[in-house]
Amino acid sequence: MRASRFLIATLKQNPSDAVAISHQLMLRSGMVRQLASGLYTWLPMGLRVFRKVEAIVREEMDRAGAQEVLMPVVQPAELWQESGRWEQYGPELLRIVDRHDNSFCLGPTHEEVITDLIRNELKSYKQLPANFYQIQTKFRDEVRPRFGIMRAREFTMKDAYSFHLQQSCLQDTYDRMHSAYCNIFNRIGLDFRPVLADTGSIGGSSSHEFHVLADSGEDDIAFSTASDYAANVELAEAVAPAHERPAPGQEKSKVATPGQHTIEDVSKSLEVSPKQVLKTLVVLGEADEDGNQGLVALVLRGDHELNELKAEKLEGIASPLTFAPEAKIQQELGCKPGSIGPVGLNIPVLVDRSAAVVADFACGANKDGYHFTGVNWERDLPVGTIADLRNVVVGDPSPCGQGTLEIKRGIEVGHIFQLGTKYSEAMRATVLDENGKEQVMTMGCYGIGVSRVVAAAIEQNYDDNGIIWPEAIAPFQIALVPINMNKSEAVRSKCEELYSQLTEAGYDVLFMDEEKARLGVMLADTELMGIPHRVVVGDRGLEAGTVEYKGRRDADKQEIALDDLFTMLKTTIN
RNA sequence: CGGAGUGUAGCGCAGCUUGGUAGCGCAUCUGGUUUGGGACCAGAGGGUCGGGGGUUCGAAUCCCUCCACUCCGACCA
Repeated sequence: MRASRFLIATLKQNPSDAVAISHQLMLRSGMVRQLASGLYTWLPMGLRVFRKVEAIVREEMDRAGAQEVLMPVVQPAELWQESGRWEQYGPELLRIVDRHDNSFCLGPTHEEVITDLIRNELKSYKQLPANFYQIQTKFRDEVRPRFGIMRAREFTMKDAYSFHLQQSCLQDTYDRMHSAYCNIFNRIGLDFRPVLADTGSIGGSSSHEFHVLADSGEDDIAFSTASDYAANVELAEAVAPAHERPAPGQEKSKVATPGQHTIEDVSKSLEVSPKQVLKTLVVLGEADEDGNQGLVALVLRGDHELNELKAEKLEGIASPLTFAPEAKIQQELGCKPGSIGPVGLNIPVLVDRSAAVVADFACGANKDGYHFTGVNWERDLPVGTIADLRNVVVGDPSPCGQGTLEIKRGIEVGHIFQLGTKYSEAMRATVLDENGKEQVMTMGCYGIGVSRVVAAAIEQNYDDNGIIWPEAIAPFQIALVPINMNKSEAVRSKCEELYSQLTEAGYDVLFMDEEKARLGVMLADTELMGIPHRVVVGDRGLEAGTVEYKGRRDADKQEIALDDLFTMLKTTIN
């Protein structure tokens, strides 16, 4: 492609609205433009990247045996009423009315449409399993669109839906999708992790999110240093400590700690590590028949954080997790929240696994202004119920048994899960089995945020000069930059020659052929746009029979003999 | 939806307190000089000052109102 015939819409200044790196760089490099909140136009440069991601996704889906379809963005309300989601979905679902006063919505996802299609088209178990996918624009009226393309309202998603009779069959397709996703993100060249995810309200037995690791990610991902294990921190199990609780070494005593309510205060004034201080959080219990809710105490090590998701799943604890109001604590326990401890508490006490193996600990004395020190489980109080209550921290042993945990931020770019029969049941999607009996199909569903992948790739690959595209999705592979082409016939003809040779050899080349472009501007632009390889041609080099090459990540440029250029590119690219 | 903020040329901003018919840098166009990392000189074009209403002889500026966008929070198959 010749730059003179291609929209290079780079910006010198950063648009003031953009906060996220990918948002800034996509605007500056001329990949996208904002039309309205959460709505973006893809410019030619950005679209090339988008299409490359799309192509990889399509190839791998096809290879994994899925069939492509294309379903409408606009969907009739009836289908959503049938599945029950017309009521459930809330304002994120953009509803519209046509001229005949019929209700529709803009599809945020396509379970209803595909289920409707399949119930009409598939009649026999012999047609199963089946897996259909589409790459389509979706619309979610996000409360707050942000980070540019990362969380836009209109976005492009690849979603696939599979249909089965047996769970084992669903599992099989699920596994196949899992490995297809790994292939996709590997091919794109991203540092990612498939992580165990919460199946949430959807239910089902298994769910994985695919996260691109990047500091700007919105989720915390815990993963093993020694195995493939990775899980959302929300879900990662904090395994029981391997060591036994040490024997008591101190006597229990009550000390005055006036005005000290936080772990930090207490550990400082008592001169003990926060690990030796136990904190006690009080939450509401499950309501009894009369709707009364008691209190439940949760005991954690001072340096640990409560995992609310884990806690609310435990028996006897209200879901959603609700912290007890201060007045209720005062009334029932006789002290403020900052002075509570497990000693002598007359409400159910749940103790975190790690907290249960601490000896000689400090804790609140259930009396304002006092703490106990030298407290020991069993000697001074019963251990109560032990449970996994906390978020894992860096260095925890991995639940898989190998290595320790590391935690990084992740951007969710894919999600696969087993839907079960939620939609097929509600919408009566059935086929006849071997015995001629009607059976509800069980479903799986598998999404990839195509547009988000583009943004995530930038969040993971950039420097001060701009984007550093992974080879496989770069808008162009090679930038061909002439120096003083309008003055030097030698440069011009060599560039033209190289341009056609490189193009012929199958490379995506951007020839910076603007007559009046200055070198500095061209170099800065090609770096901003993230083109992985750069070949600069000038008189000085040509006289010596060389051109200059620099990889986007390289610190220095190098002189390459013209004769060696193609062999060198061949070994460098791919 | 709660809190905060911003709307002035394509982009980044000043002007608003104290009303007097709009300015700077970049970009664009023309001519010239330059040219190995974001050139220089001279000239030119481009603005219903987010919309509506009000106060005033006069409003970018003061008042009312609506809208859009951004950030923080809540939310997020």
